[in-house]
Amino acid sequence: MSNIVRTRFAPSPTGDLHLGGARTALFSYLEAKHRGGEFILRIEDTDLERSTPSAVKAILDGMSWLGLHHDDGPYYQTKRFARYREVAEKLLNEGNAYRCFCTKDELEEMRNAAEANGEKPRYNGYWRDRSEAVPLDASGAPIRGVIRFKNPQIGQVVVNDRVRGSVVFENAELDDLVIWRSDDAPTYNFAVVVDDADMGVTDVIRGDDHLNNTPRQINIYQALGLTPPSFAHLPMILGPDGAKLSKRHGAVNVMQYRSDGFLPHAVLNYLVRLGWSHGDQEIFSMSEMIEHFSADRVNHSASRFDVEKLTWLNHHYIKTLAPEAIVEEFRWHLQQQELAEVHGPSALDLIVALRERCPTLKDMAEKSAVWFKPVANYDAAAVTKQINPVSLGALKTLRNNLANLNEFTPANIHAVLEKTLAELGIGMGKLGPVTRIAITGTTVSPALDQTIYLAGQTGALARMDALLAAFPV
RNA sequence: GUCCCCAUCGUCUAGAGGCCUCGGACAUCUCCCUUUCACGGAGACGACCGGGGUUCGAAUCCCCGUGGGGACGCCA
Repeated sequence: MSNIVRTRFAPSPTGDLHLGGARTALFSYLEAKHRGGEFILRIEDTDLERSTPSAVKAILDGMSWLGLHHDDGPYYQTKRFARYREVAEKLLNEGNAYRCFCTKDELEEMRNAAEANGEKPRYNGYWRDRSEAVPLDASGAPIRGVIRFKNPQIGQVVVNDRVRGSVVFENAELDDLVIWRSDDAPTYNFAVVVDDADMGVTDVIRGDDHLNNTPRQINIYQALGLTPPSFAHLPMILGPDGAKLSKRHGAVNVMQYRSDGFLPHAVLNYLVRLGWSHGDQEIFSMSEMIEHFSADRVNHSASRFDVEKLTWLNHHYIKTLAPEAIVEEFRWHLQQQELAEVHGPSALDLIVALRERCPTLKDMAEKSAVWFKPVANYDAAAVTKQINPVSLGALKTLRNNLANLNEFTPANIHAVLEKTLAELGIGMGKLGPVTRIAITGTTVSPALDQTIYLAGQTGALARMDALLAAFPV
């Protein structure tokens, strides 16, 4: 195996790809890219009961939407059972593992006993050095049993973590974990070691919740005569209330953020600043992230998810990215709103007109709707305040001047607006509101020339005529 | 309960013993800009969890406490 840096993202397809997982994936990806290495995707589906194809798809879709493309994989653990079995047998043959036939009830008793003793609930090693006959079940058949790893009972395991520093665990605190289940499948802590070793993973970057598993895994590496990879355990992302991120906090699936109108750029940028920083810099392009990122600079403490800042970043990207760069994503949102471009302004024109006031693409698509269908009704308060003979007269003049316009562009419309005002000797306050009401039904809309432009020439004239007809002088 | 981790503005963070009467960003508030709504600009508010050490000097190092989180599964 080459000595190139290899990191991996190894989600379990038992649920959605949520923000915490997405950040773990991002950090692994960045670490690999920063060091010119490779990023592997591995689906940890050894739990046949809970893994689902739809969850696999959700992970793949999420990764692809975020642009976190893998260089190798995706590997599926369910396809590697033969290999795990081989390694388990090796452990067994070399005396580093043993069969255990304890029942659930016996295990339960052991845990209770340990707990009553002021210790951590755990297996007491009953079958560790026993050569009794295999117990039989009710029908007289031998019990299937499990295989347990013979964890060292004395000494310490030191995890040299790239973000935590050195963390010491007493082997006496660890019990003999199950590596092979009675349903003939490997367990996580075992499969992960075999995989990371087989796949040449040099740097394991994962959530904090795995720190306690690490000493067990290191012991397995050692029993196998392998050198453990380097580890970096990331602090967790908590909900706004400081509790573990969950469905209660709204979206769990990263694709939900897409539906909510966020750009992958914003999600990535938001995530990279959770637990990591580069001086005072807030805005990072993907290449800047890759250039500056290092797992060594990751924070120690958990952070809370704050949708306000994500929204700010999202708006930043909507405003500053070239409209062409986000138009495809925006078209998706127009479709979600059932707005067909053939029946209204172009997606590009909408972005240009609306980007300043729409922090999300969803918001933008919703606000776009008024240009796709005729004004259904006029805002009552706006009508009372702004519709009068003077404003109606001004609107009529504008309507006629607009009708004579050859090239219907925002700049030309702007000129017509100026001209109309000069012609009538009035201020914008007399013409703006009534025109907005005619085009959109309310007095709140983008810059007037843009508002008119989006309606198109015939559309704009029709809307003005409709208002004029609705309020005859 | 046991083990492990963590602790700077409401939130994300800068800070690697003197450069810190803690800097930036989001949010909030004020003012300016302005044909609406926004954008933008200027400013304000706002934090080193507590207690002991170490040191000439601590947000930074050590200990204790407190608080929060995680792990203790034939889940991953």
